Amino acid sequence: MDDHNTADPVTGGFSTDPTWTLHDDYGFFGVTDTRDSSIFSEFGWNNNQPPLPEFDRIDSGGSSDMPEETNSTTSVVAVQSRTGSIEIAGELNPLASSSSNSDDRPESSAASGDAVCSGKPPSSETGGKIKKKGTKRIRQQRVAFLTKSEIDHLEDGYRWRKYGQKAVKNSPFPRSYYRCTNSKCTVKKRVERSSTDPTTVITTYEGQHCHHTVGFPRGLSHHEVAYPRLLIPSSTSQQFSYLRPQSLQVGDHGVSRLQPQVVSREAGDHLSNHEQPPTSFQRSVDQGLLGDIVPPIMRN
DNA sequence: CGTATTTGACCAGCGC
DNA sequence: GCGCTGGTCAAATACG
Repeated sequence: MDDHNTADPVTGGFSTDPTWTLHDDYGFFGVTDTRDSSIFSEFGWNNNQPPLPEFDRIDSGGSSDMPEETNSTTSVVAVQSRTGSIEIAGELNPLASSSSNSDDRPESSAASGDAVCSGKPPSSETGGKIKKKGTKRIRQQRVAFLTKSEIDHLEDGYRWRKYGQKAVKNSPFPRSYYRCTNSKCTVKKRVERSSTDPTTVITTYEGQHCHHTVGFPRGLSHHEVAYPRLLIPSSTSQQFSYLRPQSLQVGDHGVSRLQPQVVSREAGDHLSNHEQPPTSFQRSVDQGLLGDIVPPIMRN
């Protein structure tokens, strides 16, 4: 909890406002179209405000340099709390947030992210089919992204294995469950479409990676390892300068595969720093999606 | 043939 | 206690 090292895993270090202090293990980062208030209302928010008084503030920073023809003003909505107990913010589905009480939190550092890769297989959490009765399901920190995209499974630099799919109540779209293919990594993610806005993909990450991305070779900072950049390969995402539409491919299973030029090496194969200076495109990739769209005021 | 996905079944938590 | 729902498992299936 208090051992998040230098970069806050919730914000990925985006919050640089000295008045902000993040020390909880839940967080929410939503990337959405601020003109679409249905995103907020879906989570029980009214007038772009969360219903929870414990939230110190919501920042909705718009990016003004987006081309108008994209017809989408992408903004970052960050919910942060100093209370140390964000509940709903880390839970996209308000109906399911009640279980995220203090009893449900792991007391050990397992939730801090640094001990996520303990070598235990993911099934050990619940014991697989032979689940121990009375053992509570441990939830790790979660970060959610709302992404305008036509493609459900957005490439984020890690490899994921789908292990389940469920129909979601009050939603025509199923929810897919993915697990990191790294055997020592317990990070999971859920992917679903917003029932109110089918063009919005809700991606929820749970846990933190303890390894580098597969597709992104450079040495990543702590928070980048924890929460990889989210690449949006949809047509509406051309607003992001680092995306190269001509390199866009769609995988056999509907999984988007974005292949910027800098992507070619396996995890752990670090590029040397003395290679050619980064182009603006490369710089943007290094910063990741959030780094690209988070207003400068929210980051250094 | 190895790996990834699909899908029905099972389990846990929660509300009534 | 019961039903509902979310989350997970694992056998079957598909794919390269």
